[in-house]
Amino acid sequence: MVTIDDVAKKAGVSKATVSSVFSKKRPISKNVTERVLHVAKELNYMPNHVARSLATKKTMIIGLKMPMREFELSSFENKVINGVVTQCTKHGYRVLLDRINDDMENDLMSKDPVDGIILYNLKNEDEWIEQLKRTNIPFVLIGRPNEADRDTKFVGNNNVEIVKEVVEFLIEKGHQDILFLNSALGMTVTEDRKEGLKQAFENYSLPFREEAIVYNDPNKYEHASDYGYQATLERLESDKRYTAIIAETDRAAFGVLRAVRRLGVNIPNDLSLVALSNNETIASETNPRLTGVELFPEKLGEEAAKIVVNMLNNQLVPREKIVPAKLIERNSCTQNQTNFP
Amino acid sequence: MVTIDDVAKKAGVSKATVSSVFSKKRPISKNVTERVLHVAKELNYMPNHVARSLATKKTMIIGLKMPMREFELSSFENKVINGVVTQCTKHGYRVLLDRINDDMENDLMSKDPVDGIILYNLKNEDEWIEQLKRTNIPFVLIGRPNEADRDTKFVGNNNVEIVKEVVEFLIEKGHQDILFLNSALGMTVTEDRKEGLKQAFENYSLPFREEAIVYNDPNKYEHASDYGYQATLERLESDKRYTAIIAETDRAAFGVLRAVRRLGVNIPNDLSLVALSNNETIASETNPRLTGVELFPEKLGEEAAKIVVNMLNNQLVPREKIVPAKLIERNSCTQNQTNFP
DNA sequence: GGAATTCATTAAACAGGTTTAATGAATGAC
DNA sequence: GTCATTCATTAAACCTGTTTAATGAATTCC
Repeated sequence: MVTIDDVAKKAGVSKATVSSVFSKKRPISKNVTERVLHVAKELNYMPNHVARSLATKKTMIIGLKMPMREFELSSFENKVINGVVTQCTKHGYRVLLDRINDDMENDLMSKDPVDGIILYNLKNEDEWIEQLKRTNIPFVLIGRPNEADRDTKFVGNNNVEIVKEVVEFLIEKGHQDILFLNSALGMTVTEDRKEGLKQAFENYSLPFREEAIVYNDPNKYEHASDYGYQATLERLESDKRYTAIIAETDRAAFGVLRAVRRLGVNIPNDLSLVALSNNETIASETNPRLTGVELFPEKLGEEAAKIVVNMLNNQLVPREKIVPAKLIERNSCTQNQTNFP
Repeated sequence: MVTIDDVAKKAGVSKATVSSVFSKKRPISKNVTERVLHVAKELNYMPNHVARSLATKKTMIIGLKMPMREFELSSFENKVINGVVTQCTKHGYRVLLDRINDDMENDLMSKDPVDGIILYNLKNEDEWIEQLKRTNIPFVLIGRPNEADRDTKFVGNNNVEIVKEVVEFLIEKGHQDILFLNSALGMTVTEDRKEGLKQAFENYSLPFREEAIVYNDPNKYEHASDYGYQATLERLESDKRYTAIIAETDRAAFGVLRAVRRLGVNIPNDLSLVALSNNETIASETNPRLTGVELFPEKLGEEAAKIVVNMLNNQLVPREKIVPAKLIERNSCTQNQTNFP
């Protein structure tokens, strides 16, 4: 492999000079610059990124760690990645995409070749966070950490408010028996969503029923939509009261749609449906068009990237950055008729 | 930052010993191993990935370079990424995701900190390929390169055969006037698809009309579905003969769906529609359910990763690896009625 | 019991850049 | 013409690991 020494020797200058020509950190006379560049092209020389990183203690890479349980990334995760990549690229960083799994075999792992890290993890107790703290590489979370953890920076949606808004939206449409297909236990989102549900019911002085909440079990369902499908079948068959369903994700909502077709239940006439996410392309093509909440996942990714970059520049960053969400009303919800017979 | 020297000193051994303990490349007595590990934990030491890479000339990272014109990654690209990540992870590699754009300002770039590269690029003339050849980092393409380029390895679908099959499928359903919404000019896929169209028509001794092909123009349409929408409106309004449309992607097919709703044309009764991709979740939820071709993008990603890994292990790899595709028939195509009045 | 072999350990060289402090030539000041 | 200043260039140290060749202790062999 051709190194800086080869170029230096052939160009008749020192390696320091060649280094300066490429890094542009020190002025080199036009004459010398040209000679070096010419020799470099001739020899097909390119600076070695790894060696440079070792010397400068910078890699210009940001690590993005995503737990991937399902084989396929959801559209949401996909957009988060895209936001991160877009923003990192804009600031001259590249992204090292790391698929992580929950069963940490990551003990004696080495220190990642990254300047900063974005951890996409929604778990309540996350060993990764502890690990990252030890490396003292700046990092930020997507999704809020444990309440007790006051140091860790994060970006996220206000999930309490979102669910509260959705539930109140349904209550005002006359729905009181709402089946809530929540995400999996052990995640902070799940807690927040439940809290939002509770608050909405309290706000309207309606009884809050724990039994109306189902929790996803990623180990049980291979695809996210299976969760929506199964849960809907099981709950709706045993309990006829529900007039509305809130689904964790659009994927889960598709499962609901499938189940409902099978049960001969009509959306929105017999049942209203809201998804706690919003895949624009899909939601507009389903029948009926799906009401959902736009969480702006690409924005989450972007903000996370911005924060890491700011940390790398030693700027002050807030503990939390909340990305506002937006309820998108389409055709899957209507006024509840059952109360007005 | 705590280094191997600190650990060595405190544990009373040489750095070589500490190195061996962590890299496990040389046996170290149980006593010493324990002492070193203990000190390491005490000092919170982790081997520096960058320094290690410099010494071993290996980063255990594979670069994935994706041109991203649109802000949002398509589900297809998303799946490709996922396939790459999955397979790389399986082989102990991580993925450096690089967003590249066409206007190469990438001249004096440095040599990437990767062991191998996967280039997702479908362009016919691709400067990146030339650049990569100069770095002599092993690389593989997703999508076939220029005909003239016999060295470059690639994985891809057999796009000629795929389109041929789709067109013959439509011809056998009585369709002869097929509007083909092809991908953008200058890409090898686009050429191949056109060739497939041609071959099918020749095979059935039907006249091949260049005018029945539209080419996508990514600069013109912000979203892929706009292409399908606009092109359908324009072509169908000016020319009533078409009884079938083949759309470049499912996104484009959504655009067709939108346009067709506006035109009051019914699918499949008035018009059959096939997408040259297949987003399972979406295709099953549209109305009517969309007939498409499953290209197995995650498989493309996986195979590309496998090939790079094989190259890194100095194994022989074939010039091309073709991933078989599959026509998935749903409800958007029927027998053409117009010929049987 | 001494030579041959095995085994764990280490000193020193190495990977390929950057950076600091020193050098010496060119320019400017008076 | 001499001294001070500026400027481009460089030798050498440094970044943090791995690896080779050498060392010396422990074990095996006859």
